[in-house]
Amino acid sequence: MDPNGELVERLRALVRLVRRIKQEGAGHHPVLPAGLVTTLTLIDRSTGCHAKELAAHAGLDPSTVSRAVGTLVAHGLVRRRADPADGRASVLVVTAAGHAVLAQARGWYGDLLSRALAHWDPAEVDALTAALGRLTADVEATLEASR
Amino acid sequence: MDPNGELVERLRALVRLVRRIKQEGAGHHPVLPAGLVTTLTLIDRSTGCHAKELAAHAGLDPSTVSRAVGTLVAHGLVRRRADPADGRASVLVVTAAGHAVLAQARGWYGDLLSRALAHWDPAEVDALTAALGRLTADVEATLEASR
DNA sequence: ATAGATGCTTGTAGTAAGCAAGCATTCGGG
DNA sequence: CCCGAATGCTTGCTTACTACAAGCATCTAT
Repeated sequence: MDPNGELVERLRALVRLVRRIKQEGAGHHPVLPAGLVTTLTLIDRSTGCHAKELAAHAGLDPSTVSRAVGTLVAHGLVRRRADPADGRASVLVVTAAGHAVLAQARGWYGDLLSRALAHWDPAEVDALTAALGRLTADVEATLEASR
Repeated sequence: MDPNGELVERLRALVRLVRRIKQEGAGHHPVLPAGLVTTLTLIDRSTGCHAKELAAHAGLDPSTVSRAVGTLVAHGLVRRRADPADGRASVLVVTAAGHAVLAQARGWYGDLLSRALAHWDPAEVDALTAALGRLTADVEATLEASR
């Protein structure tokens, strides 16, 4: 049988789990529609970025990003500043409130993970992190190549 | 800084990637609304199961499972048989057509993964698979405990 | 025999996502 | 310099997936 079938099954289980975590977490920091934390994190990570870059990096449609950013702006977590070099584009910056929400979310997810990994050897965590990075990179490359 | 932050970031990237794969794959086997492959796999894995068990195993609401199964039945991929021991419940069985779709989907995802992991040491794949299993199990347990 | 529990379905609603179309701005020839 | 094409973003519409609440049919225990 397919030797990778097991891995696929684990990945499926992981996706299910992530969905449940997201749902559970939504109750604990109800400030934010939950799914936007990812977008907010991306904006924070590359400060002063354009929506276009967000879409490219996340693999999302520009329209989806546009709406997500709009919601974040409406919540006061992100500010749109006019790009002096291009009148069509906006530069996105996380506000203080946005950083607070980010810290809160990071805390919640971090706590959960810390407790879950309490009896893991740090080296094992690192190994898993590295392997996941390699996996996504390789799959991404394969996906690109086969298109 | 949080030592697990890196892992969280990798998991986020993985989830994004999975979404893209699902989207890409939807074009290649357009027979099935894509998201139902997971449910179909679960039914196949525990042949002759009740919807209740599916919901419990997937961590989904019974109503969600009910609709998913309904769609699968409408597509002729699953058959509902009356449970002789309980008139309220139905026993779910994957049909021949369902098995065909499953094989097709497994082939597509399997191919992608095989190509991506082409230059991985099988032991590394096994290690990743094991680590992922452990991770989901531990996080799941933590989630249960903290509720 | 009846009251409560259980298994499933249906009604309703919210989030996330894509495609197509449109608007405003910028850029590249003539 | 000006006009057509490209670009960055937004909006309208649709689809998928999910949960919660309510309801119906059946089972179980007293």
